[in-house]
Amino acid sequence: MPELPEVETVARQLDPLAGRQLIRGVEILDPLLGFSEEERLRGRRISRVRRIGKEVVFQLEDPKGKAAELLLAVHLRMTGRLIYQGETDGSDRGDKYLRAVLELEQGKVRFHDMRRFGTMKLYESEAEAQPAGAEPLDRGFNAASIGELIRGSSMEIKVWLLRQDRICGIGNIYASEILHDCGIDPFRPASSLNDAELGLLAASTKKILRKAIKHCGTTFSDFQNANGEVGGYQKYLRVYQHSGEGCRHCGTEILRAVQAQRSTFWCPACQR
DNA sequence: CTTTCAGCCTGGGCGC
DNA sequence: TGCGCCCAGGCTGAAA
Repeated sequence: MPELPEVETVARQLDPLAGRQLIRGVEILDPLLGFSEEERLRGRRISRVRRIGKEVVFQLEDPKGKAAELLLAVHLRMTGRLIYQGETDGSDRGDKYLRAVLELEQGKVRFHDMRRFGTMKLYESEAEAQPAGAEPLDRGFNAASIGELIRGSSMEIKVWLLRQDRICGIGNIYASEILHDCGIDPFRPASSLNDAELGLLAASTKKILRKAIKHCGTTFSDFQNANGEVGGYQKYLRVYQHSGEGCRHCGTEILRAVQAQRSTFWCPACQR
């Protein structure tokens, strides 16, 4: 489920629920997680929950206020969910996709992940948690900065948008949606975009991601937020999974193709 | 450096 | 019912 808007949604909903709570214990149910630092988490208080790149990060205070801050980062990959469960809710028995549980004072956070691609790890500092790629919702993200990141890349622009080491947070749904919004052909070499197009691309990136956050992300089958509810952005998708339908702008048939082993959806008339 | 591609894992959906 | 494909909001690492 996880692109930037979905991860942001989970973090925003988890923060008031789990924030300020003490971690009583951590249970790892799936050895494939490869996480064995439960003891370092026990007794720490969650100061806040937020998104960094595509990760949900629990910032943890030191119990005595002396040692350095610690950050627990969960990457949901394709099917991960973090769901807050209040004290009175049901048990975990019978949930075969439950991978880990954070036991808190008042309830628990369940890490549920059918395909088991998700990861859980610790960062020792704020700096270490920072992703390599630029944060697209930062004020400084604009035509000039995206142009600088792109410079010289002959990759197709849609494939380039998925590079987390350049821009973090955009995934396969929003890459197609962003390019449709700004009218840029997904097959164009990234370096072929002129300044005006870079400006449109930067603006559409912010616009689409912000709108998706406003609607709590996109749900097809897997995504659920921290309360086990679904997102609402799917009704605003213009091209993703709409191949064969008419473009909302011009009526031309939306096409699907494969780039870098991922589906791309676009309008061949609107996007040049 | 690039680009491609198999692989990680567990399904759902389709055609036969 | 079953089998064999293809598909899926991500990302890595090996190979060419």
